Amino acid sequence: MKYSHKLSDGVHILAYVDIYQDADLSSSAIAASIEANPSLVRRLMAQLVKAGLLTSQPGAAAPALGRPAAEISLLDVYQALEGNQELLHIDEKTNPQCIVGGNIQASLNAVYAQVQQAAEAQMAAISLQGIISDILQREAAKH
Amino acid sequence: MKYSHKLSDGVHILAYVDIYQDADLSSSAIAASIEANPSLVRRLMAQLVKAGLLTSQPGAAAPALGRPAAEISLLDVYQALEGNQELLHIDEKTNPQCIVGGNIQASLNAVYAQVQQAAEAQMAAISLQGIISDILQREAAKH
DNA sequence: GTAACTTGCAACAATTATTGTAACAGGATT
DNA sequence: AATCCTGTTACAATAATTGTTGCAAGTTAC
Repeated sequence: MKYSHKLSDGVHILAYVDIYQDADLSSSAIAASIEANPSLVRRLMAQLVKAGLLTSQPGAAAPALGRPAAEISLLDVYQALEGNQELLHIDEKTNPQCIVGGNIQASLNAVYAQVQQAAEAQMAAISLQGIISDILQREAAKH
Repeated sequence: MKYSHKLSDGVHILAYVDIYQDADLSSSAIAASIEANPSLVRRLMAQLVKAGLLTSQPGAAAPALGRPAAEISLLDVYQALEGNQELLHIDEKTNPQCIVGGNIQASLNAVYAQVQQAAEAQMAAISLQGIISDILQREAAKH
């Protein structure tokens, strides 16, 4: 398959909205920064709005963060965009008549849940504000 | 894309080799348990052999664990099969002339590395032996 | 109030990483 | 010698992604 960039692009959108809040915030302006197309941006924005991380107005290019960047975690963005998507994937087609095939799905489910939880705990510890600060710092260091 | 089952199938193979060590261990017998094809099994086994987690002999159906199951972690299997594959993916095509597009890749790289590390630490804490024991326990509970 | 822009949404094509299939050289076993 | 196996390769099929296009409906400015 193609690897998903949704999380990266979602963070990109939120950071863009915050940093360029007084400039053009149309989906095509944001798309130009992501080097993607406006439709993809609008698709992602719709999910972010649904999750309360972003507000928007139909017809007007006026998106804004749904709450302060310090109160948005990477986990929030992840769950908004890939919420039903686990990091590791069970093989759901194994032979139930075999000791291994008949039980490994349950075993791995438990194990993968632990890994997922560890990853999500780390994501929860990272805030959008932290990422934005890092971006601005890197930009400042260029000059 | 299609989601990768390599890790699940790799664990499946190793558990199968350990549990059925006195039975038929040909790639087609294992493939029947995974409900996959022998070629895929051989491909994965080749990578496991390369990583030292499995031994095998060309021409003879006699694979065996490369070291005791207690000394093989989920992380070992993960690195053997998806070692160059991160869990989260940067969007590598962003506009370098934008403050966000020009810096977010580096920022997210650092952040994703933290998440990866948290997940891998959890994987390191899970042993193949633990998974095998769990499989056998679930099987015993059926009767 | 109309023209020019926007969002929100949906359908379909293109892309890309995966797994499936088939073939074959060479080793092992009987 | 016959049969089965592994290891490897090439190519097809599958599946999830992003790209593209189109359009109804909201917004803004003149």
